Amino acid sequence: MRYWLMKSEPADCSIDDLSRLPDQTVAWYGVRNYQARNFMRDTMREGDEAFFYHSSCAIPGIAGRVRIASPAYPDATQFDAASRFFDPKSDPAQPRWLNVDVRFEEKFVLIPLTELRRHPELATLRVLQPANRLSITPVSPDEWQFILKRLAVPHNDN
DNA sequence: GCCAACGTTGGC
DNA sequence: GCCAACGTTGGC
Repeated sequence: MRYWLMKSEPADCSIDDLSRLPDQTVAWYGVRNYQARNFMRDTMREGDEAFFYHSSCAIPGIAGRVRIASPAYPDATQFDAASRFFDPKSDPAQPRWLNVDVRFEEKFVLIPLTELRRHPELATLRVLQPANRLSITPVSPDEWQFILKRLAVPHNDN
């Protein structure tokens, strides 16, 4: 069992958007970075857990918890000419880009990036390192437990 | 909107 | 295979 942090722009898909979807599950499409793709392909497993991180927004931070709900499979948007994620160089016989499905587990009271930075226990958290742009990063078991037990507060609205 | 960091592309 | 140019990310 591994732990991850996955970034999403809430304008595209927020934790609330995810929780309102049928089956509360979404394909994590649009990853166009080889390192992030390789994490999905090689290291992620169905059943792994991930923090759902809101990026490029007014208050970036961890907004909830999700579970990996499928193995990696070809990202359909790479073959969709109408999609902003269309990749004309990807060969359908050998798809370049993959995605996993992600299922909603829990919404938190937002844990802002500035709050995460305050804790020495999280000094090595990947998303806090300077200029980290990877949309999928591993979280160590210690970091996971610290965030979940010390910082996360369930946010129960409808 | 700025800008630093960094990944990707493509000419050579 | 080098490396400059360019595009993207994402916090501020």
